[in-house]
Amino acid sequence: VYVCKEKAAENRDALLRTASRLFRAHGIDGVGVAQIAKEAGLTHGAVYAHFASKEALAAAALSYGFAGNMLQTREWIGDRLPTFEDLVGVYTSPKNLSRLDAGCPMAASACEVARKTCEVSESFSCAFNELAALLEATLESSIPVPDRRRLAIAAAAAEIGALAVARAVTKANAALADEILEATRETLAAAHHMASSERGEPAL
Amino acid sequence: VYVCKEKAAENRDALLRTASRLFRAHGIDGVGVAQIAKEAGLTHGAVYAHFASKEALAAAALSYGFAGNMLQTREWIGDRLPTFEDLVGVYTSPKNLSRLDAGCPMAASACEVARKTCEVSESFSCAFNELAALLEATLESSIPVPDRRRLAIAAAAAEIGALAVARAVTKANAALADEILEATRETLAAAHHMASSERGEPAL
DNA sequence: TGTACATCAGTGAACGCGCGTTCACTGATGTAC
DNA sequence: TGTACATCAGTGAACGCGCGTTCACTGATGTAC
Repeated sequence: VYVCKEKAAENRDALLRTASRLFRAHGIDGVGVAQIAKEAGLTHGAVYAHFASKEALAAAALSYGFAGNMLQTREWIGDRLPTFEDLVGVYTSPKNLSRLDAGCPMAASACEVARKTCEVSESFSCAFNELAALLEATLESSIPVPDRRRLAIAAAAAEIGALAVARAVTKANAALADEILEATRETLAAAHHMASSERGEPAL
Repeated sequence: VYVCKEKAAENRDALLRTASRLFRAHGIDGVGVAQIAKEAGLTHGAVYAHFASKEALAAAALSYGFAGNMLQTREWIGDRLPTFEDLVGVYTSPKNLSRLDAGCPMAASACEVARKTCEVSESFSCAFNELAALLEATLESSIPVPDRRRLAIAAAAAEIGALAVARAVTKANAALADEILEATRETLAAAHHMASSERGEPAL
């Protein structure tokens, strides 16, 4: 109806923000287009003015949510690079266990994305590559580059899995959920330590 | 209608088998009670003669599917214990990437289970404990018991995450999917090797 | 052995509801003359 | 500066459809007498 370009961009942003939150909280299949539009202050028709389909919205919302979390992380760490262990620690923090709607969109939607179109998969793999690259940048410089990439990729998949699995068990067994997160933190730290002392610097 | 106890048990089994397959293939939210009943050769009403709700069916189907895979694994390995690396290798094999309806129910449904009732979470955490125990039994005996449990739990979460994430990226980037599975395999093997040489036996 | 009856797995109609998507229409925006 | 018109974000009714669950009913099973 009556809307200038600036307002339209605001509305698009509100749709993405709301969709990202609701998809994480209830799953992509667990929330309808109409509900997203309503909570963003619009009607369902408006969604189709900005996105071709619900799947296209899901793909865009996944990127949007991940980018938001990345920005937040960069603010959090300031201008110096955090350690690998810090990053893993933040990702697997107990806070992320309960805040379903705020954590990493990959941990919230990995299983669903496997059943969606290539467009959604594309968004997911871009986010995964970014997460792996961030982790890789924090690894000890003494580790050979191919080993670094391998460890970064395994660490990214491991922390996503740990968070998803911990959330899956937490209602029935909260202690197990904490154990999973802690075991992942310590195992990744040990793998990092081993990789950095194995070659390059001689072992102590 | 006309059904003896034996037939009723068969029908219940057919419902669980079908539900387990369809839930893995399309997600719990992605398939309806009527479709499950139909593919099992029954009507939707029959589901409610055996299960209190769709969630109860989901919880039972998760246990059923996991138990089936465990039996299959035990047959596969025969009477001798496989190595830790063998188990991880089978779980992260490329075959599991594409066969969505046959792999581990945990890798297929972890994200969804986080949003379901405690009943479903209970099924999931029992399966997770079994998987972790199986892995733990294959770890080098030189590793102290607490470290063994920690590594087994981290490995279980890591392989579930690796499979789920690999499936999520494979439509857009098949090479990345393979890379994730391989990196996880090698990183877990390295963590196992490190844990077994760190203490107990002296390092070479 | 024969009869009467409680049990209960399974049927299928019905419930209200929300789903994703389409489409004719609205009306302020912003460009062209 | 004033007028005419194309653009397009957003509305809301409508589409057909499938959802999970309930319930009155069926009829073979299997027990009690």
